[in-house]
Amino acid sequence: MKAEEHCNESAEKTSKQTAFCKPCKRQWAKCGTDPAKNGPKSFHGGANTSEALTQSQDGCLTASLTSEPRVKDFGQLNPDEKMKMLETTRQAKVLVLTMVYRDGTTQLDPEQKLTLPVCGLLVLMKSDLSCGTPEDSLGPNDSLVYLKLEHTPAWAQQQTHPSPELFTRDMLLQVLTGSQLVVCYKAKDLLRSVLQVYRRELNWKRVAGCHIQDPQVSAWLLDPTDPSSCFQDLLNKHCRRPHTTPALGAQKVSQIISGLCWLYRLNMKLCSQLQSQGLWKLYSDMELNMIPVLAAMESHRIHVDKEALKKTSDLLGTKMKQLEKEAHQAAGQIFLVTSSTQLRTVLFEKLRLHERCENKKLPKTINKQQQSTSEAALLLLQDLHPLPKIILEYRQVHKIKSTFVDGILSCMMCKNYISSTWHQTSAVTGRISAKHPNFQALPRQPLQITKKQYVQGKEEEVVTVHPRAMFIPHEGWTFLAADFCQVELRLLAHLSSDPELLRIFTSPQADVFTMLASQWKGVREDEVTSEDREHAKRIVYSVVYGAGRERLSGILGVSTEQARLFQDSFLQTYRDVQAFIQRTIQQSHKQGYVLSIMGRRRNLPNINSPDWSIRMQAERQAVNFVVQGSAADLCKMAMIRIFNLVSSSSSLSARLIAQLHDELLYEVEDSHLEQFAALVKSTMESLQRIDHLGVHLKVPLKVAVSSGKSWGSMSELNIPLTFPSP
DNA sequence: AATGGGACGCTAGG
DNA sequence: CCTAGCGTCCC
Repeated sequence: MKAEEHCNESAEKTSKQTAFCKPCKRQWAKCGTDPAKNGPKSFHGGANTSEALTQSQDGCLTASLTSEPRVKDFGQLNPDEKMKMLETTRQAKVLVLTMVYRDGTTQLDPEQKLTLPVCGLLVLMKSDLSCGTPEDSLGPNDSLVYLKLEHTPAWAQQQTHPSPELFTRDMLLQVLTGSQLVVCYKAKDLLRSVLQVYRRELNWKRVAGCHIQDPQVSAWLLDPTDPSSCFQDLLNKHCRRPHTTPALGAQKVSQIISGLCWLYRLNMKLCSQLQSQGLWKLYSDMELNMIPVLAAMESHRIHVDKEALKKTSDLLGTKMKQLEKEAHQAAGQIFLVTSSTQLRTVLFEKLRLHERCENKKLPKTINKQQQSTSEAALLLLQDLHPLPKIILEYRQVHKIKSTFVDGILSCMMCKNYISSTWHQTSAVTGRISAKHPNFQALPRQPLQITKKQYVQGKEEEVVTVHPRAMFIPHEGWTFLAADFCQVELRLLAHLSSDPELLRIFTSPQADVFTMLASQWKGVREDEVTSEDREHAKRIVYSVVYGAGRERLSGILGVSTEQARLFQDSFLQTYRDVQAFIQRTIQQSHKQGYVLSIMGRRRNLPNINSPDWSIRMQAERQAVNFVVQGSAADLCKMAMIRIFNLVSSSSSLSARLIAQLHDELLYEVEDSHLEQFAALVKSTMESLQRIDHLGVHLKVPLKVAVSSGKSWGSMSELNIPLTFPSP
């Protein structure tokens, strides 16, 4: 390390200033306003005014923190002391961390607004592991350091020194990637913030190796059903800690420090439970490695064609007005088209359409057992009246506009890029989920809009609207998608060892669902219609998902009797699949939980419920979990493997954009495309065997790769086989 | 007289 | 089966 790199006098001074309670006066006139009166902010975060209002509070907490005798302010140390501090950090046995936000809260506080501006990081360094000291006080050899962590405004960044502070950066790296035990509640948020603040001077690859223990993750692994909300809840559940009340100033600081001590104890408690439940490997080898992967994903900016989105929004708005008018005409009255209640009144009380189709069973709403107006219901009614078709089209357009056009626009605010938030612990099955926007739910198929034109010459114009096409790679880069083909079905074959199902996947060429349809309908493969194939696909997944006949008939558009026949004949053809389902249910009854292929666990407290429907639901959850959870395991392992390969290579640069459960989307430099595609494909397919986790699938995995200059126009990529020639 | 939270309905994805 | 998200409706 070079000393001169760190000796930045002017940066020191600015940091000194912001550390105290001054900075808002000049820039922000409304400093005295009570921040509490200014209601909750939307997730899109800070308009300038909201930052101004919280500023005063922040300065005070920072001041209280750094004036607390036990806390050393890293920014205030001279270069010599900083070097010593780096050494102390290296020597420490345990580091316990929390971010401190500008509004005076920390990661240990209950409510967390999204994209909260961060101001620093408090580190508790423990030099011995003894728990002999009282639970919430420091040991004799423990010390506390405060690290400033703030976005430098763009205007200040351009002048003279581009970096916030390189010494602090290196201290952070020491803290985050050290070999000792590091504990942080919501570690992903910390990593993302660090990557954002040091966007220019810290490559995302640097956080790849870091292994930060996170009680939110461990608690979730122990019981994914528990809505593992905040730190306090976890303490109440796993430790016995007196309830704390919100405090201010010096008292608040003591509370934070004691919070860190408790965080350490909580972590130890959860770790020992993970070990005794056989979840340690999964935690350490998979879930902890996911944290830097997700942090890097969140810190990446995905470029979006904002202008095109705005145009589309207007277009869809016009289309909706047209359809609304048509709906009113067809109904013979004005009503709120978006309201299912009002639509129900029109369809079933005014028009009495249900009386004209007594041969078909119209679906009911789940909770109140009323006539449903869902897609399945409207499809059954569409030949009786023009209204259902109009509503169906209206709903399609409305969904696209509200969620995927306006919704994404509102995630962009003043920017022309987005970054989703990825959640590791919000799905019981072990899958990850995305928010703001939900990248995993963007429509796969484009929507055709016929635009009425009142221009002489042409009558109609057809426009296609495709939200995925709005996502554009950076200049000189390309999107690459890698899709695990039929993972869940392959896993079903593996889990059941059904010989017929296995055979389908061992013969490499053919289309799986075509083969399936031919096997099950008893016709030659070239006689399988596309309808048969589609049916086969839906039956398979309804079996996996445990859907009943009712649901299947709705999806398939056939009678429940027909759906039952389809399902039965499938289970007759693949006897061992049925055996697997029964085995799984039996096992869940016996032990009260089920396990995925990598040992992920789901407790099923209702599995022995006296209530039939509740018990049945738990049984479906059991079967579904084993398949869906195992697929999640594989996909997450793929993300980790590829992430580690890229970050330990000096030549690779591809970045993960999104995970769509069985598909990974990357942004790759144009010139690296083919090489990276081959690497991704072979890495993913190699997951058939994961020795250290005891995974050895009886079926091969197949990965399809495609690429494109927008997410809406991806085309299949042919990768030469990567077998080394003998 | 608003208004914000919760229940419900629907639908995009897997 | 399990997500997120948008929309009513009612208290």
